Amino acid sequence: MRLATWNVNSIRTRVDRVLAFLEGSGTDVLAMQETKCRDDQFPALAFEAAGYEVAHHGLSQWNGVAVASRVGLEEIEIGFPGMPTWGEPAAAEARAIGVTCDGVRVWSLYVPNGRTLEDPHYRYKLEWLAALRAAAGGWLAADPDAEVALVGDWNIAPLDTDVWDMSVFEGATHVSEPERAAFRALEDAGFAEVTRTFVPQQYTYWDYQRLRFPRNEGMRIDFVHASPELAAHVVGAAIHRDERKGKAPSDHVPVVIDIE
DNA sequence: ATGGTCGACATTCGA
Repeated sequence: MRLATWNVNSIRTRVDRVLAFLEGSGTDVLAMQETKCRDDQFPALAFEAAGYEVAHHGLSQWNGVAVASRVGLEEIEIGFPGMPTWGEPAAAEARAIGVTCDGVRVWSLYVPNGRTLEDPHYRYKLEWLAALRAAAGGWLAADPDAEVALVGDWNIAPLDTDVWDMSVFEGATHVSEPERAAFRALEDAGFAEVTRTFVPQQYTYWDYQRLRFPRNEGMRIDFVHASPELAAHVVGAAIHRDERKGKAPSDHVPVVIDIE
């Protein structure tokens, strides 16, 4: 099975590019983030015409997560147990959807941005990650042999080499130690990030602003965490940098793993 | 010299 994750930054703007990627890359299961639409606005018919079932969760123009699959799609779950809320009145955001595709439990995740270290959104981000770790640890405790993939836009650059210039990120989110610790804590829960061994150095995101892509000033913030049983069957990974090129690209590119 | 964006929606916010 070929599994990919991609922050598409509006599915309505990007649907043609996403379908072209699915066709060209041989991807069986695609987790998407930042669809930026409600369920009734999602272009489901276009995916179905291409042979993919889709589960989408979107509440407004913000966030929105989905999974498209041509190898089955079952047990749709909106949000994970204990997922923190945001806003006034407090409400769950559309940042997590879980589905089972050919025996693999796939979670499409859009981790809160954090905005700044002083912003309440930053604390929300850390709480969100801690709750995810607790939930995911619980899934593995219940079934140590489960094949689980936690994929998406983590909004964390775990290593200094995951940004083009650390001096630009002094006092910024995405690189702070608490965020990196929260990312590593998934390992304590039994998960392993499985793309870096196959792709040691490659960004997954380049800001639209300030010619970041032409200058290759990017960030690696999109990752795949795999449970032990799944990690044992991952035989390859790729980051499709070329998807940042051409007409109307997303600011993120697809991250792909191959499961044997 | 030094800034250069994009998307949804409403004329601003989020990234």
